[in-house]
Amino acid sequence: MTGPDTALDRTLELAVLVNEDMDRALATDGLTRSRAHVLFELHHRGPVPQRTLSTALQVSARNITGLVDALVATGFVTREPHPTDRRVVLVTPTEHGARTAATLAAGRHQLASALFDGMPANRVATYTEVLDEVLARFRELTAATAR
Amino acid sequence: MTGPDTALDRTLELAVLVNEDMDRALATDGLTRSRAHVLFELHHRGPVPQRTLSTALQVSARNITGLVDALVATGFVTREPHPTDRRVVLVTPTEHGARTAATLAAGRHQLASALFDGMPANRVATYTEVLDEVLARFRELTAATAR
DNA sequence: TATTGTTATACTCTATAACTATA
DNA sequence: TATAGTTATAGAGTATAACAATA
Repeated sequence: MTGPDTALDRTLELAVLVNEDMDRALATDGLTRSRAHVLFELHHRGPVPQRTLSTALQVSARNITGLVDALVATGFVTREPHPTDRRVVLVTPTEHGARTAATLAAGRHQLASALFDGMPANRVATYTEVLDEVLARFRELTAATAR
Repeated sequence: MTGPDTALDRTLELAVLVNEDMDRALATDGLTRSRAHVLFELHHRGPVPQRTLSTALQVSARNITGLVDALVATGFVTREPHPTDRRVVLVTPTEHGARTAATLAAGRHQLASALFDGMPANRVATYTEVLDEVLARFRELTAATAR
């Protein structure tokens, strides 16, 4: 009953469940997954131009305009002027936005602990090593295909 | 550098990459992920009422109407009358729809092989076992939370 | 009355193209 | 001319509510 198909299926199943759970948690904070991605990017980079976000998240500039509109409307970020380039807007987390990002990151950390803590360390190590090998294979495959 | 956070992050990363890759493959066949889910459900169940699909996929009846509209328009399924209940429409794969579903399933099988074949069997077994344990823990967590 | 599916309406994410302001 | 961001427009997925046809 074990084998490659099972291994892949279970991996994707876990990801689906974790993502659904994260979506529910985000919703209670008034966020969506896309908006949370923006907020996390700011959490790691600090205030940045919208252009930087559209490049980092690989979405259109238009899309970032909409996501930032929504985050401004719900109080997670503000648009600040760039000190020298008047074309640029610096998307800046509010106090609330920064706190929320930190809380969500902590929640993810807690989830990781709940899922993996207490297992034999060598088994978790094997798990991660297999995953790294699979990721490397996957990247090789798509690099070859995408050419 | 290893630990619960890394294990969870890598898992989600692989899922994101695989899903992006599947989306690209689906797009070349004229499908989206949601529409492919419907098609797969039909692949496994055969012709079913739309109600069955909305229950199985956990989406609204309205949403199924839209997805089936799109699949009909692109030639993957037809709507057939139910033999005895005139309220019901039986969503039925076309020849093209059935072939496409089979091809996609084969592609996923090939991907699983490419990612896991040739690894020591006991490592893949450990990988799957850890995943099963994590899935069990996750379900327990959410069962407790959702009450 | 209850169920199946559709129509009406709305929100979110996404994209491309045209445009404005600035560099 | 090139870049940053917005407006205009469109398509996909999703939801709830009201409704028609049928059971």
